[in-house]
Amino acid sequence: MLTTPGRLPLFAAIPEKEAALDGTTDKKPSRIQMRNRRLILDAALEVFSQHGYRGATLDQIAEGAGLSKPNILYYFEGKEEIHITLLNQLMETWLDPLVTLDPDGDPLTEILNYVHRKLDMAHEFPRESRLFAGEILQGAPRMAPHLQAGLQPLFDEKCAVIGAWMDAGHLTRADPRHLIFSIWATTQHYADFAAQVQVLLREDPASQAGAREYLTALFTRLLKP
Amino acid sequence: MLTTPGRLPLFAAIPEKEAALDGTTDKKPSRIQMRNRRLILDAALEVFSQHGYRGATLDQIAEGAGLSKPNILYYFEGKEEIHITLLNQLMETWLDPLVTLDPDGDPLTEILNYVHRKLDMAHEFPRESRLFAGEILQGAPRMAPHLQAGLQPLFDEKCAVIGAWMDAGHLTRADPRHLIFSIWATTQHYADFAAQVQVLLREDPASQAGAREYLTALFTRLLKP
DNA sequence: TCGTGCCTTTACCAAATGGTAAAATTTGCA
DNA sequence: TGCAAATTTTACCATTTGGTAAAGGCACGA
Repeated sequence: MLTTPGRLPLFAAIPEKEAALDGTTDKKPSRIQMRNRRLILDAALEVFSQHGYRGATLDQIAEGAGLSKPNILYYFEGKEEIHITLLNQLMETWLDPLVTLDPDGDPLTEILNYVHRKLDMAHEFPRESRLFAGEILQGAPRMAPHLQAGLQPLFDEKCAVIGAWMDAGHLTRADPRHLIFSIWATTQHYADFAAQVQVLLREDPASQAGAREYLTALFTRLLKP
Repeated sequence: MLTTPGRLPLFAAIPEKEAALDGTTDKKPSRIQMRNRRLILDAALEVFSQHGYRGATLDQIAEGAGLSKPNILYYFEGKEEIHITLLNQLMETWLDPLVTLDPDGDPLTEILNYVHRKLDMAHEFPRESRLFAGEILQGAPRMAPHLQAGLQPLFDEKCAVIGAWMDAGHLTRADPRHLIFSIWATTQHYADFAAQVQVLLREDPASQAGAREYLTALFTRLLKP
């Protein structure tokens, strides 16, 4: 049981409606704005994660949010802005476990903690995982800059950390880049391919425990010197 | 270098235009039918794998195939039939490596061979991998029966084989179901998340070799007694 | 109480989309 | 070669989709 937030922080920098000429920032959003933007983004997450960008419709989002379509467009400039907003918010949450990986901690513990946090996130936020997966699957048309600017430096940094651990003999040598890929792949698999996993794994409740145990063993045996 | 076919068998049971009243089967398809159906399915694979079912359009498929839209509909009853045909064909190819897993072979060799074949397929048929991934991601609306009828028995059977190997002490004990999941996840990751992998892994050509080496080590250390 | 600014609805629209009808063309073969 | 069957094109259509205009409702401070 890790300290995962009860809910994703489903709103970030609010809007950017057009900064006033003199640079005055927008007024703080009203309570109603907060509520409706959140309703919209939550409905949009559901729809986008299930149908992909092009397959999602504003009508579906509107219905899911319990608002009219023009009302949706009162809060967002268009379909694309909603999608991008979701992706921006997601990025932060998604990267957090990797950010947390501590160079001064015990190497194996740190890695296993990372695995566990990713697995917990897959179980807690499957829609977010699928939204991300769908975007990458389609070639990351709206996220390439984020990957380049946000993910890549972090990825390189943490690869260096892991590499240093291996150099110091604290972990068995293995390519840190592929190690991270395999952690992402195995943990997110339970969210992204849930439809398949559910068919093949009849037991529902204990499945999380089984996955956790298995992945712990997998990465422990790989890395323990 | 495994024996992967140079191309997917991109056509299966041809059509089922409506069996004649007396049960006579349809005549064998003309050369032109073969060519055009293949053109259409190939274009459709590209479009569906990139945009998902709802995001794909017949116009895109038609353009990709170099045919007019009504001409497409001369060969297929509609968008859905094209999609289903692709999925049907894919299933066979996709399951093949698992079918091949030999209960009488050397356990570790068999598993590693399976890993390598799956990895090769991810590199050779990334579009097929993404088509499959997209379908599952969206909840397998058009493939649930296939999963249930085709995949599940095979999955259970091979889990039993692997379990028996472990019982006999030929492999370290681990949950065979999660083992298979992790093989699928790690290998398909290179196709499904190629957009991300490419950004993070600057070296293109040798990446396949790196993945292969890493995954070999990962599963060897997990399973070698 | 009134009005002002925020919010919501009604009524649209142009483009895109899956699909059809039927005429025109090409193909294969007797 | 001639002609029936197979194939392709042209011209449509109804629905859906993202988006807009503008009128109405609502809340709340003066």
